[in-house]
Amino acid sequence: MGTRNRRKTDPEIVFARDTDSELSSSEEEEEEEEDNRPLSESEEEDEAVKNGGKIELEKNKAKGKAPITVKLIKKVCKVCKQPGHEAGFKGATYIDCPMKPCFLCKMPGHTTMSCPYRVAIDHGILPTSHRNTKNPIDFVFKRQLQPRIPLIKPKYVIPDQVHCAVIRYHSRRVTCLEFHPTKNNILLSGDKKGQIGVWDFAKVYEKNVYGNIHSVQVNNMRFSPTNDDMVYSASSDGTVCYTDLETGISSTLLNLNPDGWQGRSSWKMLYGMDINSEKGVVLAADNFGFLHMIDHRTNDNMGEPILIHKQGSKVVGLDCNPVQPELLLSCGNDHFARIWDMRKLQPRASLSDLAHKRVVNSAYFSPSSGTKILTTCQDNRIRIWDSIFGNLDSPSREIVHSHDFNRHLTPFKAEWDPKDTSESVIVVGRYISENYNGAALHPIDFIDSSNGQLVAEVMDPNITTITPVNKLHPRDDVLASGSSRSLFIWRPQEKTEMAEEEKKDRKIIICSGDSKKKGKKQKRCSDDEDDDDDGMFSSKGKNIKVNKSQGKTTKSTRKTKS
DNA sequence: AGCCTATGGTGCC
DNA sequence: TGGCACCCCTAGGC
Repeated sequence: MGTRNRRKTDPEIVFARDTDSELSSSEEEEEEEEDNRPLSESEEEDEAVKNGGKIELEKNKAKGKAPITVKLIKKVCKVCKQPGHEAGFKGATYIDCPMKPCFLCKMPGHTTMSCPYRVAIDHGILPTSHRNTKNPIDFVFKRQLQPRIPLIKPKYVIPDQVHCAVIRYHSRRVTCLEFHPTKNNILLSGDKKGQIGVWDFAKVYEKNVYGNIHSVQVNNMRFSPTNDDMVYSASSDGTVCYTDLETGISSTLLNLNPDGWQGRSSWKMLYGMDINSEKGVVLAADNFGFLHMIDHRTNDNMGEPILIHKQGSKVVGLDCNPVQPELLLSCGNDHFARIWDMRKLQPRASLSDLAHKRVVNSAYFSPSSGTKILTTCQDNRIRIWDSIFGNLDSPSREIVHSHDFNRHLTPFKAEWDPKDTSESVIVVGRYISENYNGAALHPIDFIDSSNGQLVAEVMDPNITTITPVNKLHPRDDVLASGSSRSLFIWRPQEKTEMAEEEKKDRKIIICSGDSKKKGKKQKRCSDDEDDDDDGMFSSKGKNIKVNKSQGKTTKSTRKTKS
């Protein structure tokens, strides 16, 4: 049976919006109608205003209003304020200001549209030459250079279809995600408000949000290596907490602000965190450049903090090497990622300093061998060092990729796939939008880090927000995403189509739980089709994935008028 | 529909 | 070194 036919019989994924948002289903219908009817009067006027501005006067006259200003609206670029051109969205396509450097590669002289690093051209359709062009010679060549690459590359399946989701799971944007080390269907999520969510995405409606652990954003979470139910979390409130997920009971292991708020300049925040289970140490780094250590067995603070980055700069990432327990990788706002020997942790004693052009959002050792390094930098480049034993002066590769810093977004972090033994596939959200059949969507990119090729771009017409937080499951073909306040679980489409049971699961309707709203407590929507559908929208052409099929876009999606 | 805002990093002085 | 203006694709609330 072909995909097309199967689609019809597929159960629909239905998302439930916050019931407080008064977008009724009737509004949806109106939206649909709009596509087919001719431009309304007001739309025509809008168009006219855009195209010249003369109509402004008539419009006001016609409505009997006194014209307030009678002047031509001069077209001015909203970015550079210069006349002669315009920047911004034209439908679902963003037109760059030609006066600014390229938004993607940051080089002057061209715009994003004509950027040589732009993989997706011609409205998002990838040139075939850029996709899956693995030939045997390529492999032979690589194997000579990199003996660690397995002989046969495992067939890679992309989790490209939304399997389930909780819209507005958190009350603020998601900042970090973590899969449970043993329970396959448990996803941990932290948010900007300091809340930690525990979600069983197999029983979709089973979620728990702990709001009393941290007072501001959670930056990192790690499960205890010795007790699956216990979680360490580092937060901008300057604490590391140790929480029992069953009971929600939490204890503070480290508090960098024991005297409370003394002003912005002295308030300490904890960002990077990791656990060295070999050494029994919880490592956490603050926004002043210091590393703090907690004895994992006694949960006691271990001595004085150590300056590991430029004094006064934020250390956003820590990563312990999976193979060599002595190795620690850190990165931060001083534009460096640094490799450390755990036995010799002292200021300026790093084994290596990996220079970047801007702030380094994340730095990770490769998950199996621990010999590669992957970093995400705010200069819109993903960098890969193929071997920590080789020359580390410059990265082995730089991949230009749109993941700009924006103060309103959780910083993007490219992550390894822990299941990929060849240590090549990475996942990272994309900032820049693409016009996918009239909808401006921000895909999640799967990139082959060994050659920079885009393996897949994954998106769903219902996800109109940027998805900076992504985590691949350590054992299953599952991707978890945090986009704004919502969580998504993706699975491979081929797999979902095979299993009848899974199909049934997929039907589950997911509801939001906006903790701020009273009287609209999280409701569990049943699998029944005839359930109260107030404020819901269904996702008809749900999966666009690589070869962009049609997709009905939702109301909020930026659309092109045709 | 459109205005407002939270508030990080940078570069310039 | 510190203060400050500036910043291109936000998201959600009012």
